[in-house]
Amino acid sequence: MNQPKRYLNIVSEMRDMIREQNIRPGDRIPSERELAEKLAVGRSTIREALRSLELLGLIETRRGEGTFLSEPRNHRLVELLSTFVLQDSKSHEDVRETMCIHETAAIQAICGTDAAKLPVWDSFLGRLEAHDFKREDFVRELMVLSGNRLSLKIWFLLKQYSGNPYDGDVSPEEKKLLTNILQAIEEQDAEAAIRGFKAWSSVLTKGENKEWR
Amino acid sequence: MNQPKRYLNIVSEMRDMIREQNIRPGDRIPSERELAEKLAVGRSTIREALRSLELLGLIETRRGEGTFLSEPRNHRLVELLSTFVLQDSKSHEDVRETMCIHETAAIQAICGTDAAKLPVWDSFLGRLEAHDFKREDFVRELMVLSGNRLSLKIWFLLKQYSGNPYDGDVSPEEKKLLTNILQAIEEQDAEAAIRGFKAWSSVLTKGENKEWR
DNA sequence: TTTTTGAAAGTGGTCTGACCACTAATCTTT
DNA sequence: AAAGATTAGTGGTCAGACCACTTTCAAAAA
Repeated sequence: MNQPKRYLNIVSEMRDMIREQNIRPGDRIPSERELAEKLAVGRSTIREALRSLELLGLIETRRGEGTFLSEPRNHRLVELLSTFVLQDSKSHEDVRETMCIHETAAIQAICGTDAAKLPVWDSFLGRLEAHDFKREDFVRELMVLSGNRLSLKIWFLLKQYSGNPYDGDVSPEEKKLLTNILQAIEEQDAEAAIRGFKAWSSVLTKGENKEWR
Repeated sequence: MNQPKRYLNIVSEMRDMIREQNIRPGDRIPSERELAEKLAVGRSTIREALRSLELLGLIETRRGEGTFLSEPRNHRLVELLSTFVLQDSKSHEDVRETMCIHETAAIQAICGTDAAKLPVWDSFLGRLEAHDFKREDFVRELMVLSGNRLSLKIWFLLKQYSGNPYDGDVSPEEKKLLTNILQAIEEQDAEAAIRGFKAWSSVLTKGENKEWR
């Protein structure tokens, strides 16, 4: 009978251990030798599990010191997979399209509520006037305002995975366009807002940003 | 000086090797012992690299046979993302809503193409008539037809976390409703299709499935 | 006493060699 | 020719040994 691989058990056992003992990012994890003894496996098996987690950026190892739980911002999943998976252009297209799905859904959600009347909305408008306002800030703000944190997280991860389509500053011409989108949202005209957003976004990606420079 | 870890070098060397030798998904990779000799490192180092890639789903190992390059559809991007994306923001409502985002986007996508004229569409209609057609089958079929595999994967994952809102068989009354949705899609009337879908889905979740039993 | 030094203990990084469990190809027997 | 047994090759795991490095702390020097 083909047995399940031990190192995979170790991976999940370690996840449980981290949760049960409430180990926080930055904290130290028991040493490889300790883990091997405690879990009754060889050290090399422990290492196979640890190296897997390390490649994902979930843990950090410092020779001579020990192994530590990583800060979530250091998780490397996205970067890693992009180096292996991104060669397939179809996948890349899927990523871009899925991002767009979340973005338009966010706009739809905002239009469906009275979010445009909340104080955060005013602060949004104010920040748009700042001279160093980035394109990414605009979209992220929309995602946050949608109120769906899961959607926001997925979007954020996809963004890194897609090579940052919203890189760069907002030019004065663009600012007018964005203001129109916000106005449409304020009037709860989802259709117009989405139309405007898609126009802006398609110019960014297909036009290689030339129009705005 | 703290030297870079060898197993990381191995990871990238293997990526290069795969590209240069044009190894395709399903093909066999040199054995661990061969790689160890060729790259002049210990077998355990090779294994640390291989186990990392295996956790990502980039390779597959079969004891007694060898190590093989995985099909891209087996990559574990989404699964791994979920293990720590869903941890803190796993509000059930967000999950359900995000699922819905992907579902409506799928319908929208199908309506935008001529998918309803493809042979797969007929097979879809045929399967709907089967007596053991599950609700989940209906939605999954839509997700597949959208053509966005990433979106499909995300949806599939969310489904597991959401307590399977589409559990159960399709009742005869339901079948009429679903047929209407499909007809709207066939006529490329996205708005009507989505309206119909949301009506069906909201009855399922809020009505606790009572109406259909 | 305070500071410096350095030896020891502990940790991750790597290699080697040895089994085991399993598969597939080969050889042997029927 | 077919069925069974052998064997070579593969991944899975373990134990033990070094190495390079960091921290600690006690001994030596100031």
